[in-house]
Amino acid sequence: MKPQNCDLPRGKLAQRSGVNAETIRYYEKIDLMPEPQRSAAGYRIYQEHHLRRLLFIRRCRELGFTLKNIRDLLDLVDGGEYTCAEVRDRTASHLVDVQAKIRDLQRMQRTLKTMVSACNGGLMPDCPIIDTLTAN
Amino acid sequence: MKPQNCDLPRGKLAQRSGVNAETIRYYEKIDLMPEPQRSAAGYRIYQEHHLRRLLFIRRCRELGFTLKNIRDLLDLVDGGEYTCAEVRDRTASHLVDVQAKIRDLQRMQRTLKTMVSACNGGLMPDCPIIDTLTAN
DNA sequence: TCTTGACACTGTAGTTACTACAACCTTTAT
DNA sequence: ATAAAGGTTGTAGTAACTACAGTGTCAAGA
Repeated sequence: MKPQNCDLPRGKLAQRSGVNAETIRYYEKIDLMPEPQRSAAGYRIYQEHHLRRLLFIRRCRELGFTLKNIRDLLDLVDGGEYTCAEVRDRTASHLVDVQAKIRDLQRMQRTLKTMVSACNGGLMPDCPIIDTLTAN
Repeated sequence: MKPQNCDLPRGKLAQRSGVNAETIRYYEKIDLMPEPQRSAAGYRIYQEHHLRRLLFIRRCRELGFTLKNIRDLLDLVDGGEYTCAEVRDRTASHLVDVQAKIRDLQRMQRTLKTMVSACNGGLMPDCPIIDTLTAN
């Protein structure tokens, strides 16, 4: 089931991950992505694990996490010297964040669904989008 | 049930909305927030509806929407000249986005929960955070 | 084999979305 | 009355990209 041992150049990695090629270089510069191997001519050569890491970063960004948040999560993966209690605490706090985001999105989802179906009828109700996320 | 007809200065609005006071000014500059009334001395005076709009913007940002996305959604509220079909299409496309985000977050939630409980036992499993969001 | 077009390399400059600061003015609290 | 707190503006700095200029490499076709 392993998707081959790829050897991707930067452009291909960009394409497959949906992350801009320049952004990949930027992530490398700020140490969010590890330096890949280089070909004889100095070209970056990426592997499967780079792709997975990049996809993870992209999704996290799309979900509103900052690079700092992501670095924090990835540090757990990269296996620094963390005690179990530290890992549990960081993870638990991210979990609280994630659950709050899910609630907000579900609220928004309900509103948008209502709007779509109200609109099908040919008339818009007094547009309630804003109300969606303003409640605590 | 209406929370009084407030008259908030910028600092209070910042405090209640959780949006930085300078950011409020920035949103005004880029026409994401409407220009509020001014006091005789030139101080901005905000109303309840400004607070609601700002809360909406903040939440959307935290959920990974760009200002462009948000402007797009708010345009629906602000009632430009959109046909019903346009409104339905824009709304439906946002809905697809939102649902994808929810799925991603739920996947992440499951992983984080697993990690927290695995960690309770005193040993970390082979940290699977990245796998969470890398599947299509 | 030569060449041409696509892609890679680096450094640097520009964009988006804030965030902070300086210099000044107003309101509130003692 | 006056000091502290908070408002005003314009401008400059930061985070997270994104694009570009100038150069080098590689693969495919004439």
